[in-house]
Amino acid sequence: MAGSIDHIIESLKWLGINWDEGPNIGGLHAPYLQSERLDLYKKYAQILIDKGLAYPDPYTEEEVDEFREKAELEKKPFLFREHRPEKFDIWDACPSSGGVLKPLRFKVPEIKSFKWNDLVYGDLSAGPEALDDFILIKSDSYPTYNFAHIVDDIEMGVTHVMRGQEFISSVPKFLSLYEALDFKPPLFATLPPIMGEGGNKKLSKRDGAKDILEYKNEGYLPEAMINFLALLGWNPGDDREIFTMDELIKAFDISRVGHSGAQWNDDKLDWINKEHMKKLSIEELRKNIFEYLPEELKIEKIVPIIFERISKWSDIKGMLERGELDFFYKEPKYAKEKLVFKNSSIEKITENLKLAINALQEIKEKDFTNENIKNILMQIANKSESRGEVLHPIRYALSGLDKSPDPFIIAEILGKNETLLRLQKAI
RNA sequence: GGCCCUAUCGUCUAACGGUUAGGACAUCGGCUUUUCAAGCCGGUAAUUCGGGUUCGAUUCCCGGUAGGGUCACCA
Repeated sequence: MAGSIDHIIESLKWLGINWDEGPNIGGLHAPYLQSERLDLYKKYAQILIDKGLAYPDPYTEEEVDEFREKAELEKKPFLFREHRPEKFDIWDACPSSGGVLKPLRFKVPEIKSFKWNDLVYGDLSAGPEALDDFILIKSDSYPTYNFAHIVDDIEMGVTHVMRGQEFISSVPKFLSLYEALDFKPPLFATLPPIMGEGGNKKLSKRDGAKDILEYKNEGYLPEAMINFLALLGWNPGDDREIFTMDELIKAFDISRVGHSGAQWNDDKLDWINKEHMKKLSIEELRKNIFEYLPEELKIEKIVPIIFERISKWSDIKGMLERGELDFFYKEPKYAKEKLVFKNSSIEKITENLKLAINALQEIKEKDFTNENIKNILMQIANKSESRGEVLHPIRYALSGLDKSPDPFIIAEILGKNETLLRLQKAI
């Protein structure tokens, strides 16, 4: 489907995963879309027909459903081959008389057990129950995945097939088909599934899993996402956890891929994302953070304050919504008694605020920096019975919030005039 | 139900049969100039159960249990 292709391509590109050939860039084995390879699948279907290893399904869908239900009722696995007709009709690939195309089924040449090797799981095997006469070509003339990928493996010279664990049970079918076509199978590497957070079901949209591009929109870094994903079911064998793409490529070893499903974990993802954010330059930080800020908050000095408090860009939205940054450009409103520190008194607080105002007035406007403010205020604070008695009311008068950055940096950002104004009002 | 896969802290995981069972996230506590955040230090926390094999099993074998996958004209 056209939309799905774009979506897959966009997701891979965001993650920084590149490929050498494919539907959007062409290559040696083009075309890449099934719809453009139908003749090829038909050619291989004919080879199987000629060998007597493929036949048109004589039943209607309803009839097959009945077989299936019956098997289910008898608590037996449904095997189409138990209903395989004794004589095969001729398969009419393009019904001319307005008839409906019959699906073409593979006739499994030999019902047997299969053993094979998997690069991750090692030796695997399955009983004959895993083999069945599956559909090669559907009634819409398209091949099924089971058939298409095998033709493609042969035609495109595929050497390694890496895919999810859900395919293990179909491998005997594939092996049987490779055999029927006299093709040496590629190497298989089976990867464990990713399970949903909290639950123990395979991660899926139905159970609330998010589209990968939603993480992009939420402001996760692609390298962090790749890093997180890589660690789900694989480890480097040492204690390293933070990797760039290049480091990941160097460190990766398929023998260290795990065999069991790993749960998605947003907490860990956030931590990894933050670790990758720490590697960004101040310019990159500013650029990304400013994108989320309104004009009046695009202040250079606010960047580290925000950076400390977020683990992904979209966290800034939450800070904005909760009004945690309002005081930088709006006079705060608060109840007077909030200025009081623990069991101090309003008189004491007022006294301390006056001391602070006097001291701050001594600083020249151009020297009104975090460091100078801190020096002066800490002198007062250290003389007091408790530092909080001095610092808390200042911080509260400036921010109007229970939780905020420290008063020194707020004062610097507000500037001398606004700082003194707010402190005066608190008296 | 058949076939198949898997099993170490809550989560992701490490440990050529011999370790005080290690790390990370989360959590809890402390420190760091008032709160928050960040940072630093520390704590709690695991080998699913039962049998073997072995001088010795997290590790090898068998069985139970639990979880997962699959049994489509989807991939």
